Order: sequence, then structure tokens, then C-alpha cells
Amino acid sequence: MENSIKVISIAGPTASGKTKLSVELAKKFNGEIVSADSMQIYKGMQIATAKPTEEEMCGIVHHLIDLLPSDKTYSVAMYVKDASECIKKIHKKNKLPFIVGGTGLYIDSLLNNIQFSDECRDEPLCEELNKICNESGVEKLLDILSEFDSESAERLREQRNPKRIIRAIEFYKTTGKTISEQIHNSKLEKSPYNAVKIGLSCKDRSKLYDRIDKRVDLMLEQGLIEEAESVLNSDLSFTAVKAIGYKELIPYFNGEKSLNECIETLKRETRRYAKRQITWFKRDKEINWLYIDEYNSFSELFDDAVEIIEKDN
RNA sequence: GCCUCUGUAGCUCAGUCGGUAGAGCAGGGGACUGAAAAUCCCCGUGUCGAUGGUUCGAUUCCGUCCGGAGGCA
Repeated sequence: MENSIKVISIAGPTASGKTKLSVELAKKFNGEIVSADSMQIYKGMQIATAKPTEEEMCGIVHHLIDLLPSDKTYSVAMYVKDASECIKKIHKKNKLPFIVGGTGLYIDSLLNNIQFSDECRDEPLCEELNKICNESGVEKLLDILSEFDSESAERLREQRNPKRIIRAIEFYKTTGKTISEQIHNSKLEKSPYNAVKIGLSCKDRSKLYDRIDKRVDLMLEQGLIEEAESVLNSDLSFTAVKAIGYKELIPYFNGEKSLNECIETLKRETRRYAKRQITWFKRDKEINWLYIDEYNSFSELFDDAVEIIEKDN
């Protein structure tokens, strides 16, 4: 693929060590980092999102971190647009782009060059559909959808996931096309990238969970409580309120639960999040997995990562 | 030392009038196209403390032992 742009992606669950590996690799290969993280996009959410500090960045340029104030919504479509431009610029400078993060949907949509339509949102409609769902149940939503898109209705019937069904209805009402057509059409543009995919994970799940627990403890030492107070007191977009690390502390601030109980909830939610990330990444058979618990030192892990990147040339 | 209660899933506990057991939480697997750190679907993972006895059959009944809690001294 002579005309394709070589990129490296580094994916993996939270607390697997993506930040450190990516910075070291970027140093070695003259790279810049494009974050693929739906929450690090936001300013002011530093500790809970484990955003790399200036010090951790070691002078490597990081894109798509601290891009937006937390009252602005963001989405995968915007991400693909933003990240594509970053890659283009980095490539022009003859540097190597590293796509690094834990948001699988963002990474896959970017690397597969998924085409999103321009405007197809209708928030009042979604609110209305949400109301219908609460009052009459998911079945009602499926009925509405099957009036014009029985194929998707059948596909979505099994899991009865309101969000997906609402989106399918919204898409049709705003574009006149079915979501099935959109999914088909979105894949027509060939990807301009030649991606070398590296995945970081733990062979032993419980070890990853230990790392998560420790990292939450560290966040608390770094001032997570104070950050949570200020974030929760600011205006948060639909997207930003979903961040793990703040909402779990609300019962503590309201005096409904002890701090310890909330911390346990926070750790548990982070573990579940990591599990979902693992499920997502697992199905990509192109990922070269490196298991951090199979290495005695970072430098051995690093050497293997270097080998994966070099053998592609 | 004696008496009482107790020991069942990773945790908290049900239960079996004797036919090898089930809830919640934790956990595991999966899906995923504009909120994705979101949203949703599926799944019980077990030397029923150990060991003898009674019995066709014991996790259940009886004996002994071990561990835990409490009471009396």
C-alpha cells in the first residue's frame, strides 16, 4: 500500500499502561500522539481521566486532549473528523502518528474511515422517544421503528436496547434513510491508513483489577475529591457527565453514603468499564497483544512493541 | 471446663420433613455506527467444614473432631 499513511494504534483497557508505552515509542519513532479517549477531550477533568501530565508527555506532542470545555458535547463523528486532520498534519511533517486510547468505537471508526452523514441529530425527538419508552416500554419503540425499517427493528429486537432503537428512529426521521443503509454506506470509503495495531492488557484479569484499585487510590491522593467537587459544580454536557470518577462520589457529597462506600463503587465501575473495553478490543483480530503481566520489565515490553512496529516495514 | 448457636458459591445468606442445592451482590461471556467512561443481552461458578455411623441413598439424621460467635463459670 504505497499511498497509505502508516499509523500505530495502541489500545487496551484502562490502567494497562498505554500512556507510558506510547510516549516511549513516540520518542523512538519520531511520533506524535493522537488521543482516542472520549473523556480526555475535556478540560478540567484531569485526575479522573488519568490524563497524561506534562511530565509524562516528555515533550511529545499530544493531540485531542483538553480540546473542549466540559459543557460541550462530543461524538464519534466529530472525533473521526478531528483525528483525521491530526493524522494528516502529522504525516505531512514526516512524523509517525500514534493513535492511543481506550475508546474502541473512536479508534475503529477512525481507522476504518467510517463515513458519518453531516447532520442527522434531533434532540427534541430523542427526548420524546425516551418518554414514550418510559411510559409504554421498548416494545412501543420497536413498533414505531418497524413501520419504516423492519430490518433494523428485527435486528434490534433481541437486545431491546432503547438507545439503539431511538437512534435508528432518529436517523430515519432526519435523513429519510434507514440506519441499516447508513451502516452499509459508511463503509464504502477505503481507509487511507495502514495501521499497525498494538493492544496492551493483562493475561490475568485480577492483576489488572489490582492495578485499577491502586490507580483509584492514587487519584484520591492526587485530589480527586476536590476535582470532583469542581467538575460536578460546573455545567456538564450530555457526554461529559458520563465520565467515571465523579458521579460515583455524589452520594458522598450528599451525605447519603460514606466515602469508602463510594470509593468501592468507583473501583467496581472502573473494573466493569475495563471489562467492556476488553470485550470490544478482543474481536479485532489484527491487534498484536502484549500482556504486561508476562514481562519482568518495561524495557522488555518496549522491545517487543518496537519489533512489532519495525517488522511491518 | 460446661452450655448454646454456627460452618452451604468469591461475599452475605436461603434451603433440602433424607433423593448431591439457589437468591442478592461480586464475577464471567457477548453485542456495539453520531452519549461509547454510554447503552443493552446472556450465564450459577459448589468436596454443602472433616471424618465415622444409620440408610438403597446423607449436605440434611446421629457420634466424634476441627474452625467461628456468644453465654455460664
